[in-house]
Amino acid sequence: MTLRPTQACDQCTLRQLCLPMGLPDTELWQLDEIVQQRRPIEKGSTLFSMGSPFEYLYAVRTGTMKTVLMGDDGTEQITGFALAGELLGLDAIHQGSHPVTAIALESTSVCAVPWSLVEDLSGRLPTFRQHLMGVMSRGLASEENLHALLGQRSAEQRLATFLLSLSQRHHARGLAADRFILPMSRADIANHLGLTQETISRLFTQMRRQGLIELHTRDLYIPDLDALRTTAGVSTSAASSA
Amino acid sequence: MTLRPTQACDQCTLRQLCLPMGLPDTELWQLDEIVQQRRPIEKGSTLFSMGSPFEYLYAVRTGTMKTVLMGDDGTEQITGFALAGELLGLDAIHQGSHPVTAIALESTSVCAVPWSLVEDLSGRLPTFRQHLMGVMSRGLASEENLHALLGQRSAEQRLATFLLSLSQRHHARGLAADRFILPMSRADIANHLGLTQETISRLFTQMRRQGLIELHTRDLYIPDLDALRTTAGVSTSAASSA
DNA sequence: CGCTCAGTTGACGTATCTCAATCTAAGTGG
DNA sequence: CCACTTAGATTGAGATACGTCAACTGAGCG
Repeated sequence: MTLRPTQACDQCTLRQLCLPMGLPDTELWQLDEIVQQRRPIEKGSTLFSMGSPFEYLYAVRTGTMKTVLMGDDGTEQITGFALAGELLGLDAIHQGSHPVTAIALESTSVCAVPWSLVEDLSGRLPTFRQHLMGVMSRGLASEENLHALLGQRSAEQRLATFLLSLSQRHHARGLAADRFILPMSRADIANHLGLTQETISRLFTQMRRQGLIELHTRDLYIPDLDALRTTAGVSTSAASSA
Repeated sequence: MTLRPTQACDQCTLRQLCLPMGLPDTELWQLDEIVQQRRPIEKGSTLFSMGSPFEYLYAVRTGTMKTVLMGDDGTEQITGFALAGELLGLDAIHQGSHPVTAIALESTSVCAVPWSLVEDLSGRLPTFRQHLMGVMSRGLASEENLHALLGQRSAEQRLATFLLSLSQRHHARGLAADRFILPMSRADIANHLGLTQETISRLFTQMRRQGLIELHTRDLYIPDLDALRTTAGVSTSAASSA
């Protein structure tokens, strides 16, 4: 047993995906020193709320979060899902407060990085800065893909694309691309894709009948990824998180 | 007549909106020295194409551009419109090539800033870096709003919100909020909002009959902005560009 | 073992799309 | 300066994908 906290960045399996990507070992300790390991956020509870001041960037360690934009009229839009290794809060830099609420879909642990530290490291370490800007740039490109998905695609194509996006992101984490658990409800998927719960449910049974997927509750298996890609409309580059 | 090019950043009316915002005068010349003023891009021609290498960040000086994401199957999605002072190319940093094609809606002039210069200035000037990250962050937040617009709102609400967004952006440039020219076609508006040309046309005549707008060809007048906000669904913070 | 909430399925309604026919504005060449 | 052309815009009639409302079912949990 070592005295080093098991959550240390240099031990983290997500290091290649997460904020410290590209940081030299000699600088990594600066993150380790200051990054706060919060106790897990319970399913359904919020990490930060829309309108709250922006102080930390968060990296998901384990679990899954959703980000929700609440409308004045009570409508809610799920703008994205954050898997392990993905960052939350980059959309808050501009106005200094979070434009969305972050809610845990399951028990989820995060690393909290003070924004002031990120700014400091950005000024001193070009590699770190480039990585950070790359992440933001990728976020912009992803949302453009999502825009095209919502604007041009049928319900079936949206759902297939969404499943492929999850598959791809799991694969990027070294997990199986064809078998994983959906951490979110049908209603969450529907909301995110601009559809209704009922439509998602109908599509799932239709896809089951076509042999495109096997799905028990939230346990998903995709026997033929290429077949799913075909129904998605050949969009290989699926949209990712926000 | 001065020998200084009239396009110099320190003379530019967009300085407070554009990339050099917050740059000290003592540093401004570094942009001026290197920024290329391109000859105007004619209506309908492209500034850069999807897939082309990312070398420059572009700032719109005059005119309007649209950014289009082309699908493998021939579908096109207009992801945003860039007005004077807005930046193009931030979504290309990550993958090193442009994910969208930029097309001029009218004769448009841009400033081309080498990305290497931007990176250099980002490393040396904290204020500049903060501004740049702020712009990207705002882009992320804007696209989240757009997501909610496409996912939750009716055709009428989408169009009203879109007009208010244009109005607001004109106002931010010191122009009239209630009277401006639509630089894009009905088909472009429709595509951007996930609707059809016919629906937009029908909504325009409906809004005309309700007295919400006056519109001759592309000449728009909004007699009562608050009324339009009401039909938009009280979303004061309208979505902006991409 | 029954409560509760997520998920499924059905019947029906409708906002928006599709197809197609004008109509209008802005050029363009004679 | 006026026919002619052409692309954009408007309008109508009919089709449909998806939503709404509502009942039912199954899974997890105390």
